[in-house]
Amino acid sequence: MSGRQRKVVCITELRQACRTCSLQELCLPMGLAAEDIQRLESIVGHKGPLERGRHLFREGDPFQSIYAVRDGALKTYSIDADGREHVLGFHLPGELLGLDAIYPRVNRCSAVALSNASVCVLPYDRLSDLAHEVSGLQSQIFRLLSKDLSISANLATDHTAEERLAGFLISIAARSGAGTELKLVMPRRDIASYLRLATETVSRLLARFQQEGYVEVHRKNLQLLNVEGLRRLGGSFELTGLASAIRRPLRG
Amino acid sequence: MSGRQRKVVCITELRQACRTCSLQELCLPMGLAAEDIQRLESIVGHKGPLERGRHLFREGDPFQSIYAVRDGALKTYSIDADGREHVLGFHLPGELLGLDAIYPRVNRCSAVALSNASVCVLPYDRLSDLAHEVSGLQSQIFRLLSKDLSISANLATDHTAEERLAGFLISIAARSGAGTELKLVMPRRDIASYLRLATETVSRLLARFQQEGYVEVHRKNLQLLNVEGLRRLGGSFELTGLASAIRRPLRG
DNA sequence: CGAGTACTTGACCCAGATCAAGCCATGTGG
DNA sequence: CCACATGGCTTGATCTGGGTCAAGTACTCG
Repeated sequence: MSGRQRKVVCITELRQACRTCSLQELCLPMGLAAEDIQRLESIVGHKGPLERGRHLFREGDPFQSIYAVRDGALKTYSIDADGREHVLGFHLPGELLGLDAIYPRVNRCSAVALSNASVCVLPYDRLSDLAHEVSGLQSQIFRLLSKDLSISANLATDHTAEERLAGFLISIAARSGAGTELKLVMPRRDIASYLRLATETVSRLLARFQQEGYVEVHRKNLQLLNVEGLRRLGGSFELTGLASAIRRPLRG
Repeated sequence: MSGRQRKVVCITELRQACRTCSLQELCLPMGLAAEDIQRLESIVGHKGPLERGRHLFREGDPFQSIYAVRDGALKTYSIDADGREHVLGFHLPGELLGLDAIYPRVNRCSAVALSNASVCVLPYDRLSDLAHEVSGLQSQIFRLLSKDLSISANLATDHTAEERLAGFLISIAARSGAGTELKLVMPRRDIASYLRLATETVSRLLARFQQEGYVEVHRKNLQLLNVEGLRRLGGSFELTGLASAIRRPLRG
């Protein structure tokens, strides 16, 4: 609503956001030539600041744009027939939202800010047109869609609560790129919903992980003390979509 | 290996396969002009017959092509660190396989024929090039990736065994497009793995569904007696990726 | 027709859900 | 600056859906 016109720097800042995280190759403008980035800049809009609790879009909205997080964090969720909320994903700086709406042309989930956030707005039709002309962009969109597919498929497999939570912590650490010290912006309830656990289970497991020396938790502040150990606990439960990326040391 | 050259009719036959199912809009060549279909034909290969139990590709293979099922059925699966198999999906005529390998450029799963099958081979680089030129093709690939994303995200949400199985039956019926009478080509063990249930649970539930008049099962043959009821049991658990498609009567 | 494999059915068990207090940080008004 | 409300978080006690183990049964194919 408010600052929808500061276009020139949006993609550039987005790249900046990607650089701070260890998974740079997941960034939309990754690998594009300077002039192509310029063209991408020319079609994107900017939205923000979006304060905590505000919605970026809602389930049922007609699909027009996908979004890239520049700053802050958002979650996507849907409400099922019984009125229960299911958290579908957390979106940190550099990551995309709204890809699952391309097919049905209607948003299948809602997106809300977990902290004050700002996003790039990528009008789908224009992005799609541009992807025709800029080869690297098309490939990158294919790759990003494909990546989300891997994550989601893995999330769908059968794992214990311990594996889920350990994998989740590793994933958040890798994606936030802040080394071993990180802030859990999302409440326990949302983590639980995302991992399909009860809030109490998340709480108990965090307590156990702490007791066993894997982490130090205090409220939203979390310090990883034994990343290798957590990774072992996580087993085959991976949420980054790229085994190799997570295998290299954090703070890459 | 064997008949890899009969190109001319492959895509055309693929469309045929799509027509027999009620979800035509999911077909790759959907909506393309005749001349574009011709161009698509020119890059695709053909592979088959692939007999039951034979692999189309294996986890770890370098990624080169995606595939479209022309005839028969396949499943994709991966083996986790503990050697346990996880079924990731079933692929019926008209559907694509291998999309999740685009990002990592390595196949993250294996694909095996559940019955004698034949597939179209779509070399990714060439497909990607062609998608630049043919606007409808790029969009369709975006849409298909997006659809798989929705399915996978939904599969990842939290549902009871009853909901899962009911949703699965509805989905298979809609996709195989054979009305209410259908054949479960995959063994119970695979259905169970896909839905993250024990084989015994699938067996018990099918018995219960029969007892309660929803279906008539005999081994691999299944007859849906009360589709509306099953849909109600399935609740919000949907595996077609498009609510509206499944809501319209089968045998569309 | 015998061996192997897929499926079914029953008995028991457990990871994690649910229910129920209590706790602790932050905010708000007096 | 304190009382006290509010909502997120933790911890304990109990319950249960569906997993596991075990023992058949019935196709299928050589």
